[in-house]
Amino acid sequence: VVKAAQTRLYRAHEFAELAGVTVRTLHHYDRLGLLKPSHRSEAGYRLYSDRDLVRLEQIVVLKFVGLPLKEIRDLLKREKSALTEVLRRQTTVLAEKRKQLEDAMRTIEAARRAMSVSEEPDWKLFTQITRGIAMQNQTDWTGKYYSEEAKAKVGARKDLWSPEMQERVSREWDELVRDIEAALGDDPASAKAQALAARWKNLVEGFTGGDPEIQKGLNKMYADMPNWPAEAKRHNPIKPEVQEFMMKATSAKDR
Amino acid sequence: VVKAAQTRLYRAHEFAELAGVTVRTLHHYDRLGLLKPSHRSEAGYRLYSDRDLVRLEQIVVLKFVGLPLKEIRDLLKREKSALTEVLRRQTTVLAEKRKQLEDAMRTIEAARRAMSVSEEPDWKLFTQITRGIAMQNQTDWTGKYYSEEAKAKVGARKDLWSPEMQERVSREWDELVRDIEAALGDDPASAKAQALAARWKNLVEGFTGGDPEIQKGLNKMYADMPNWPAEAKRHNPIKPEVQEFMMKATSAKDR
DNA sequence: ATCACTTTTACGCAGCGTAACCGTTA
DNA sequence: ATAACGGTTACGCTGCGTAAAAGTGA
Repeated sequence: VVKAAQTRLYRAHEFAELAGVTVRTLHHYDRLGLLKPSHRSEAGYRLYSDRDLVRLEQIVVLKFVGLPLKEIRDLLKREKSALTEVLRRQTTVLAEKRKQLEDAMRTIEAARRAMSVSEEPDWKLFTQITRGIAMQNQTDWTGKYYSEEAKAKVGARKDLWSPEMQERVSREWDELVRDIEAALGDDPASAKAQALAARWKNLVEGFTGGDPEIQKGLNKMYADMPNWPAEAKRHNPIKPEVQEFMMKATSAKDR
Repeated sequence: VVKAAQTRLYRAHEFAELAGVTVRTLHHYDRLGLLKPSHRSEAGYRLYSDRDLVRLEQIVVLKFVGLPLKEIRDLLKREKSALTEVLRRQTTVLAEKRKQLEDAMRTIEAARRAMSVSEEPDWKLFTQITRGIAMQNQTDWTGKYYSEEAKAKVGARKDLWSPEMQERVSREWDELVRDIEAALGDDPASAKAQALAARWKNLVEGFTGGDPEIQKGLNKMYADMPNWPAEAKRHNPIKPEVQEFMMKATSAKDR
């Protein structure tokens, strides 16, 4: 049956097997106009040729690298290789997806480690980690506060931030805020307040990397706090009093 | 409006903002029975409480780590933490997805590098890479040829196989087969044939890792070639003559 | 007459986006 | 009375899986 004829025609089932797909898939591609059988029998049966097989293989590869069928169709229409360009774009798309996945994995990792140590009811701790995630998605709405230059820099730094770090930093902020709240009655110029201010400065620089462009954006952002999205407000643990106290402490040092 | 009351009720829009989701999402979760608003207004408006917010946040986190909504619902029903267990499973699920992604990325990489060097019409080369992918998916149907032990070993070795390696090995096989076909008329005992046999042995061992269990499975597989799936046959570049010639060459050496 | 294969039609799944149409009014 | 939200269908999208009903015959 497997003759080396040039123009052999295959029926759906056989053809599907050849390419390692299902008959249903062939139907689907037919309706999408992605791969139409080059012939039909009198009874209406789909008949595929070797040329069709070549095309189907191309489709399969492109699908494997994650391209949507519509795009594959368009790509195969424009004979000339837009291929190279599409492949490059696809690489970045895949990279983004991978980052998403890795963030999710590290989130789980952090949660599991936290849960194995603590005796918290699992949930509280796990939910706490939400915050880290929320801060991570901040890149959207915070955009308007940063200059183009600062945005690029923030983006670059973001890649260095593993969820573990985020979690640690988040915890340090929590602790610091608690300590500050306990010291709100103290003299902003006191040694204790100055120590707190130093920790504060430290954490801020952990984010800005000491870059003044980023710092400017951050200032603008906090000045506009009333207009933050509700979610961000809820997750921001820093109350106005705390912020004010830190400002006083900082200026007290400058005297 | 933002009073610090204990039992504040939120309407859909506001509540959605609080949690960073859309109103439509709330509707969706309601219909799924995933998150039902704890109250309704006279007019039928959904009214959410702070307790609902806690639950919604849990949902959001679990969704972030890739759990399907149905599973989240079940998980939240069984109060007691099946959480730990689910998280562990999810880790492996995510790892698999990541592997998929990376395979796709490396496939693209290989294709792009190949295309930048060669002057082939892009497509041919790219399609060629299909083969590597096909071989990669071989784990399914080849299963029946291997013993349980061998399967485990093959699985372990598979993780070490990057698409780059696959591509290289695939190319070496191609070259070897071409060389053998050109030498089919020679004496299997000749030095040339023996050199070819050595290259053959080398490549086979590259796959088996020298493990006799794997080798046995491989033998069984090739003995049953007539029953391979059509796709595998098409992608297997080794014609019977070639195989036979190699067998002769190998036994000639043993004399 | 049977078996194996083919066809078309159409609902299902995941997770919402996006109208469309209509009632409420924090 | 209008603007601005809220409600409830319900179709769209991705990529097929999975019957269902009915015709073919490589």
